[in-house]
Amino acid sequence: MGKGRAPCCDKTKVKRGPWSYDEDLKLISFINKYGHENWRSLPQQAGLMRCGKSCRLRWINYLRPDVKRGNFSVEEEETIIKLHQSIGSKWSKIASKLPGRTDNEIKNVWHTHLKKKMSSRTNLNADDETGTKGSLNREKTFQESSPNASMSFAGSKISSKEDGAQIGEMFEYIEGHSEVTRTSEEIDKPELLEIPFGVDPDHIWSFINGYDSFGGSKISSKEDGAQIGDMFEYLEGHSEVKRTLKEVDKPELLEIPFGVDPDIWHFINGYDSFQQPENSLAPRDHQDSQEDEVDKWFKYLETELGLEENDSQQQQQNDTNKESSD
DNA sequence: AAATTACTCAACCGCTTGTAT
DNA sequence: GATACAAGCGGTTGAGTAATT
Repeated sequence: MGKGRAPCCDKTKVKRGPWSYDEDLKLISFINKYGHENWRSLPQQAGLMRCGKSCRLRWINYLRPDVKRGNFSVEEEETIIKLHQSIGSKWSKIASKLPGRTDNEIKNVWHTHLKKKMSSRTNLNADDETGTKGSLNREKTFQESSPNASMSFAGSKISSKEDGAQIGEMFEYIEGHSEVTRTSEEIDKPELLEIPFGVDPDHIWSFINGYDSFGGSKISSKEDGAQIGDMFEYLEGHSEVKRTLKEVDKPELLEIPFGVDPDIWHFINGYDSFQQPENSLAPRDHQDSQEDEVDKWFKYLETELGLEENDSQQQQQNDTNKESSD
């Protein structure tokens, strides 16, 4: 045998690049029937012109039934950050602590969001220490420290100015009737009003007008969100808002754009509803039979891969052909 | 509307590790 | 213990897309 490592496959004879629906289906149905005891021989047995490594990667990172898709929750992100701090870039180890997440996905999230988030946190702390309080990077800090909220916000297609107008007007009203000063003027996003993220509702209240009687626990649930909703409704109905903004220079700030959807409370609460897309492979009811699970999974895959539509199109085509031949 | 820039993420590459012989 | 092979792992790339100019 020659020097060096033998290549895993003949690269001139294997297909590379993105996987087609057909290839995905072949791989899925093969593994579903026979499993994946030997990745090297699998492509040939499954009728795929792919390298075994490529098949393994495709299965593990994308086609596996227990792969969790969709945005990472704040909890998941925090877990990644903590684990990365303690064990470094051991992505598979980190992935083992996050059920349904792949090392590849975690690695991507780290490089695209969390790394920046960490550096901005560091910058923020450094700024705080020097007394500048990081005001220049507020908008950036929010986007990076709450990518989930940010993504969900974008994903929810908040575009209706009519919907947001009420809240926008409310904020304008608050500003016009109180001593609230927009620190966002410090940055180049004057349309943003800053609200501390994760503070007590009464702190938020203080933030806006110092209203004292709005007590309560930490914002951690939709109920809390609703409570805050009531608070804003109250605000709209009152004409004497004369309190001072106190909490502006808190380290964690959530910036709420004007024109935001009234569903702002989900925004504040981390958008639970968006973390688990309707068609995602959410943790399943243990009472479901395995067979049902497989069926569901295939249905899901068909939908995801657009095969359902293709099937119906094909059926339609068949019907048309049948009609014309008749 | 077009061009440019930034971002995301699936996929690839090559090295390391584990296991069978 | 040495060797060969398969799987696992982490770094990197590049195509596609979104955002910005």
